[in-house]
Amino acid sequence: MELIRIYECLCDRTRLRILALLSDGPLCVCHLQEILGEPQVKISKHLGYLKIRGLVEAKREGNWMMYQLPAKPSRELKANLACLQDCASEDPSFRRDAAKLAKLHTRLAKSACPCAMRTP
Amino acid sequence: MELIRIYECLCDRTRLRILALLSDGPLCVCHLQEILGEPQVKISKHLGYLKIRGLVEAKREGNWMMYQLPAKPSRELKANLACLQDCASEDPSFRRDAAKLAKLHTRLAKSACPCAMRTP
DNA sequence: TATCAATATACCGCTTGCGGAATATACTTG
DNA sequence: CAAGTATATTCCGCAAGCGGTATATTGATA
Repeated sequence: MELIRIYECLCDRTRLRILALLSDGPLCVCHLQEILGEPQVKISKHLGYLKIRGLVEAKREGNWMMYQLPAKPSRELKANLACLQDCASEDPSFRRDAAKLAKLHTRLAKSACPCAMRTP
Repeated sequence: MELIRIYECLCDRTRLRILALLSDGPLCVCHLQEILGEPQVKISKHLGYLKIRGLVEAKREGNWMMYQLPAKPSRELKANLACLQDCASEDPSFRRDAAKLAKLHTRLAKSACPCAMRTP
């Protein structure tokens, strides 16, 4: 039952925040770190957890690792991510993260990090 | 963040099965036990877990404890239960449980258990 | 090649969750 | 009140998750 795997990923606050941010587009670890205000090791470990369970995909771009939601999510995953987005859009703490992300993007044009080159 | 509490409840197989069954109407412990084929203590403990976190409500009826989904679920809970139902309807193992429940109901007319008196 | 930046991994201690066995509780019925 | 039925709780051992510190890896660059 793949559903369980999905819910296991969703029952940690940091992972929820990561997934909510990624639904807006790919991000590198250091920007997740900056937005979430959490130590690098914590972010990295949660990303590893998500990756093993297929909730995110990673590809290296030079020094940076870019993380994104799966290109071809299963039906269950798609449904649950949509549900999460729906819930997150009403929640102040998720909205704060989203606002930080938006600010980051306006500032990112000058950066060398591939996050800057995304198409929002 | 109440969302976490919800997902904590959803990341166990037995609890998922219970919730999926309850979305079809209230049930007593012994019938959950019968349908799921799990020992009483296991069912009861998971129901306790769900109850503490507000995913189910319980009321006693004579010897039986009737469990049901919350009468007034939060927005988040409603969304996630709907999502679960959607996923469960496609999953063979959940459908087996649902089939057992249906059979149980046709048989239940003679029983004294209040499950028999539900309005499906 | 030495160094640096970005990220991942190993290890540790702590907490939580899970299943099972045994026991307790609550209600019903004789 | 005694016995039975349905359910809950306690205790135990084990596995998994989490956060932090320290360290390793990988690729870029001087």
